[in-house]
Amino acid sequence: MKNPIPPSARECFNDSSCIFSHLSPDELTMIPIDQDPDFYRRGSVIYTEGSRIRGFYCIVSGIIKIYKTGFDGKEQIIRFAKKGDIMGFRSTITHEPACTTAQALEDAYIFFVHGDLVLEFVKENGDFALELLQIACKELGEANDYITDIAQKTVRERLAEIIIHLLNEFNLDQENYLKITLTREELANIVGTATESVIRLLSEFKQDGLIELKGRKIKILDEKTLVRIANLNN
Amino acid sequence: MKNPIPPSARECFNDSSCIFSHLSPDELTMIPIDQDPDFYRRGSVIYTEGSRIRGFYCIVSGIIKIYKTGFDGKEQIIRFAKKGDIMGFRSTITHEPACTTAQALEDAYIFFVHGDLVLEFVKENGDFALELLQIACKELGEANDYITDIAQKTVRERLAEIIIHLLNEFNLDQENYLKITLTREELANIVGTATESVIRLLSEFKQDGLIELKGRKIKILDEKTLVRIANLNN
DNA sequence: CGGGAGATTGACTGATCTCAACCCGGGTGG
DNA sequence: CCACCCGGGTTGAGATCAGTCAATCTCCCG
Repeated sequence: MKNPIPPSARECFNDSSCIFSHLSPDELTMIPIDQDPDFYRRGSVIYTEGSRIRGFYCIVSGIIKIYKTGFDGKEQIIRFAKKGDIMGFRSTITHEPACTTAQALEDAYIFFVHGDLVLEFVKENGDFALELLQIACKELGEANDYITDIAQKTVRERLAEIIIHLLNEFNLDQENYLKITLTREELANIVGTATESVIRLLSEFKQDGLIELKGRKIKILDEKTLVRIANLNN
Repeated sequence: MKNPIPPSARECFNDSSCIFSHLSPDELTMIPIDQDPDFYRRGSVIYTEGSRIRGFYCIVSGIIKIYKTGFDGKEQIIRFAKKGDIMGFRSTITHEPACTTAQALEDAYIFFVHGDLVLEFVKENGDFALELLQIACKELGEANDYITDIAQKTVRERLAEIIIHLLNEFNLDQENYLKITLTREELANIVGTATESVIRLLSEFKQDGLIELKGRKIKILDEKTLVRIANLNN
């Protein structure tokens, strides 16, 4: 095992970006927060579309891809989750089976909080409820944008947009490459296109001096032009 | 004015499908519920993308289309709202400007509830908060489905799906036509395609005996085949 | 009767998808 | 140590779905 020292969930829960930072000290004691989070090796699945979810998964470290499987088995990546994000709240709240699958893109530590506990927090702690509502509403707004983009923009525009989006969400590593690395197929499954189209467009962007490619790593050379190609207003 | 007797908001608020039915009697008294709801003539806009929203709009009667305007000015219809539904909660909760425009498809009565009040209910009334969360989560699940559909299905499949969806959401009138009537352009703006494509596919469906058309009204003759065309699992 | 919005149809175009071949690097087993 | 395999990445050619443009039609309304 690569990482013999699991990161602390407590530290994660204290960060203001984490929903659980809005719990009262009393409420926090109800969570076995000093237990180690669960470890998921790169590639392993946290939960599967159609399964019952019994609580919140809070990401302590790592990156998770969350996707739906379409009619013909093709993945559609809906979003990514990273440190401080929660997964599975939709199903927990609605008591429906999961509508997505969550899979670790890199080794990850995830802390599970039981649903009964969460529902109690929602009912008893207005701040927590409001915070959770805000998370849901934020995702909803993003989903609406996504719908409009996929419906109206060309593949080229969407790919440029996704690159910018990944930059904003995951930033750069020490060498100025995007910190998240995806296969061409995964990129295609975000953009909603064929793998070959992504490959062709990426090399086009490279030709035009907008990006640099090193295997799966992407370096952004000309953010401004990418933004223009993407027709981003925001 | 067509309808001289505005429908009662109180009646709407009592219906269990309405979020405000989860308020306590005390809380209900904080809302001027016996005032007449606002009237919006067919075609008029309730709020516009980018504007500040100061509370919840609760539909008492009528049908509203909620859409985003894409880069080139093309509408993308995100959803419809009808009696008992609420609009504007995303912006109210997140304090962001509206990300959609809401426009009345038919004459409508809408009751406005001030945001401060709603936020107070969320904080003080756990059931209300949970109910609101469920609404947001339901929409989120639908949005995710929508994303996958638009990204992966053909226009033909999506059009069939939308017809079935409109059937489930709005049912039939006395003559077995879909109760909601949309222009071809609006249909195109749901499906995410060109008006002409919708027209061609509709007449194809008609040729194949799946639907019957009478102006803007659509009668479904062969739901089963439409469902099959749409590749619906649910 | 004229005007305008929406609906329809045809012809054309082109962005993307599909299919198929091939490459490349890493890991494995003999 | 080498041949092989396999997953991902690339490239090319051809097919096609669906978008655009333009002309025409049909109502409906003032």
